[in-house]
Amino acid sequence: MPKVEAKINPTPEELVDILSRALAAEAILTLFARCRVHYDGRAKSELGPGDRIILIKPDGSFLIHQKNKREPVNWQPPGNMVSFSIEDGAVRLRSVRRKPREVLEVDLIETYLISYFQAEDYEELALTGSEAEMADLIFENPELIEDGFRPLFREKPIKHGIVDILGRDRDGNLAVLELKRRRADLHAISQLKRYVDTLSEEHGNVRGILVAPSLTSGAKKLLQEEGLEFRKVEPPKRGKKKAGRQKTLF
Amino acid sequence: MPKVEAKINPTPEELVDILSRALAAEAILTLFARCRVHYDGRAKSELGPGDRIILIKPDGSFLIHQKNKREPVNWQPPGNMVSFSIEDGAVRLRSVRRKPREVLEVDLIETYLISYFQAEDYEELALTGSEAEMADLIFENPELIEDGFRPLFREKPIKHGIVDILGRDRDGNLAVLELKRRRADLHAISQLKRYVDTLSEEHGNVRGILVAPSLTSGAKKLLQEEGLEFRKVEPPKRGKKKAGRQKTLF
DNA sequence: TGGTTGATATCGCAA
DNA sequence: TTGCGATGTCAACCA
Repeated sequence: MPKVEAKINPTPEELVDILSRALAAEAILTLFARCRVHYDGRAKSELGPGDRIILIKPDGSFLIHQKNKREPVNWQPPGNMVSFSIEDGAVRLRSVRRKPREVLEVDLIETYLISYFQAEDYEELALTGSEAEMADLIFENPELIEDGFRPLFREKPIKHGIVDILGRDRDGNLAVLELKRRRADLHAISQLKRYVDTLSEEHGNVRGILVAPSLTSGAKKLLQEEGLEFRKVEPPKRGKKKAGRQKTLF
Repeated sequence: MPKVEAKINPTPEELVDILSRALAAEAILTLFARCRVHYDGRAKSELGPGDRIILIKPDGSFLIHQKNKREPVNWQPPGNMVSFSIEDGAVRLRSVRRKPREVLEVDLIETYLISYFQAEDYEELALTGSEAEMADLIFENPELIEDGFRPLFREKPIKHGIVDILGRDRDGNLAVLELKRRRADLHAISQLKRYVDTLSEEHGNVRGILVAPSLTSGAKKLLQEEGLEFRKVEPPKRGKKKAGRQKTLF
């Protein structure tokens, strides 16, 4: 079976043939088609006739993309059974998920292109600038929070939730840190307050410190009213040996 | 220009030709290719060589999909400038976003297929079972909350946030409703508590009522400790005139 | 443009 | 499996 196959304006027989082989092989299936879509599961939707791109991946992920937006208009997450049938001479694709029960059906009205791709890919994304790396940074440089701060626990489960960093300040007071890799909003303040409230029940004075590059206006107001604190920290972008790579390889 | 064009294993000249025409026309561009990906913006990432599917939409959305998962491994949201260049004889795709400044670069190592699709689509998704429809339901049937409940405001801005539904109970007490279309978690409780705390400052006794199909174990505990209440309500799936449609049209 | 929140969120991790 | 929280979240809506 070839790595790639593509057929423009396939006959029904060609469509079914390529469809069958692509699903049997662990290939990514791509269709350009005019279609209708029905979804019923956590919610329910209908999408009338129009041209879309349909992607079906080997893990069962099912994506239907319109010509705009980053997000698929309809989809199914990984782990689904994909099948097809012929209804009144037209092909219907069907993806069924168990738990929660969700059914996605695509009626192909006209298929402009069917193709598949047996993709080989052993690389994983290496990403830097995450909240986890902010935590690394603070454990390595606790003075970024304040002089004398000692981080003690990370991802520490407490009664109501899981605290990012739990430590003590120079006076021995408990301090809860909530880290945000981007501008912090009201939600972040409520989350931090929940941790402070929870820990205050058992321990006396507990400080709550939001660590983020910035705050929304509303978050700043609420933070001040709640007696919480803010430390400005940017998520670090760690070196990825990027410098020199082009020169080395080429 | 045809609605669909596809070329398997294009020569560099064919690749550039089709690429240029697809970008100039308002077509969706699809590539099957072995490639490297570099991203720098809100975060930063590197992805080594492997086979992926690349989608570039007319609105500038840029998706790079690996063979698994619903989510693209790298992407650019709508509203970007897409361009390409030749670097050491190989094509490099480039998508740049202003504010926040983000750059996505794809080095094509081997292109197995290039295709485009001039999709015509005038239909929008009709979805039911949303939180907004839960709110409709409660305004129509306030007794679902309790006898004598009177909803007064919807999406009502208060000092710290926006309340889903604000109303009064049979005794005239203020009651804040927070709606969740799915199982409610700790975040939902913190959000509701923020609203209750805020309103309690100015008004006396304020009830907080979480309206959702269910609660996580932790959410239930916290809800009880905070003196908040719970009403079990499922998001309604409204009729979509689905019954009879097929018979009517065909 | 910034603020706020919903989402069929998805995803990863831990108990 | 459930719970919990991050995400380059995205997208809608409003002031």
